[in-house]
Amino acid sequence: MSPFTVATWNVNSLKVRLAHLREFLGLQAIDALVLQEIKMEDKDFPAAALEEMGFHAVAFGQKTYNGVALLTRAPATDIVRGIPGYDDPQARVIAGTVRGVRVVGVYVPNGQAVGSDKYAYKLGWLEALTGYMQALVRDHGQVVVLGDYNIAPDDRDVHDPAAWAGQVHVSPAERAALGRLLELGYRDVFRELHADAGHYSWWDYRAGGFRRNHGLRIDLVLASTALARHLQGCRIEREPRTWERPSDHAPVIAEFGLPA
DNA sequence: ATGGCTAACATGGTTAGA
Repeated sequence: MSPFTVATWNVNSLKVRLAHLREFLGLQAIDALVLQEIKMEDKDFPAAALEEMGFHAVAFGQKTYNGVALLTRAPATDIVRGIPGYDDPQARVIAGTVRGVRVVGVYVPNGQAVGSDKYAYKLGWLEALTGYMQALVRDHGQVVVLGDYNIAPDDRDVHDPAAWAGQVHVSPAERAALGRLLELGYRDVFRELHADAGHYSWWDYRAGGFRRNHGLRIDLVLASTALARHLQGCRIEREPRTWERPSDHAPVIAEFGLPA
C-alpha cells in the first residue's frame, strides 16, 4: 500500500494567499490539492511559482470571482474544466486523473439567501453536479470529488444550529441535494472517521469567528465507495487559519492507502 | 446591535462571500 493524500482549500484569492500555499505545501505531504476562489484569470495563474513548489498546476479561472485549480505532484491526465454538458458562465469545477484516481475539485455556489436568484442557481447547479458525479462513479470507479460545497451536512457541522436554522448552507433543499450526491455511492470521508460535533472548515472573519470557534463544516471530501475502502485518515488543518491575513477557510486533507 | 471582516475593482463605494 502506498499513501495517496488529497486536499482541498478555498484560498479566497490565490494572489493574496500564494505565500500561505507555499508554507502549507512545505508542511504537508500532498499528492493532489484542489483550490477554490483563486479569483484570477488563467493568464495570471502562477504556474511557474507552483512548479517551483514541486507541483504540476492547471487552472480554470475567471476575472474577480470564483476560479478553481488542480495541483498534483505527478502530472494529471485528462484535464476537464467545468461540468461536461452544463453551460455555466462561472468557473467552478476542474478534474484530472492521478494515480488512477479521478480527482474533481468543486466550488459549489454560495446561494446568498434562501429564495434568491443565487439560491435557485445553486440548486440547479447541484442538479448538474449530481448528473456529473453519477457519470464519474460509473466511468471511473475510483473518484474523489472534493471542495467547498457550501452546505453543512447536518447540525453537528454548525456552531449554532438554532441561529442557522433554515438559512442558506443548511436549508433542507440544500441538504437533500447533498444527500442525493451521497446516494450515488459517495462517502463524506471526514464523517467516516469523526462522529462528534464542533469540527469546522470555515469561520467568519467578523466578530472573532475563529477565536470563538463559530464556524461551519462546508469543505468536504466525497470519495466513491470503491476509493473510500482505502481511507486511512481525514483531518481539517486549522493552522493556516491562525496565520496572518488568512483565508476564512481551512484546508481539509484525506489520506488513502492505494495498491502500489 | 441585521453589525462585525476581507478581497476585487478602482482609487469611493459597490459586489460578493458564508
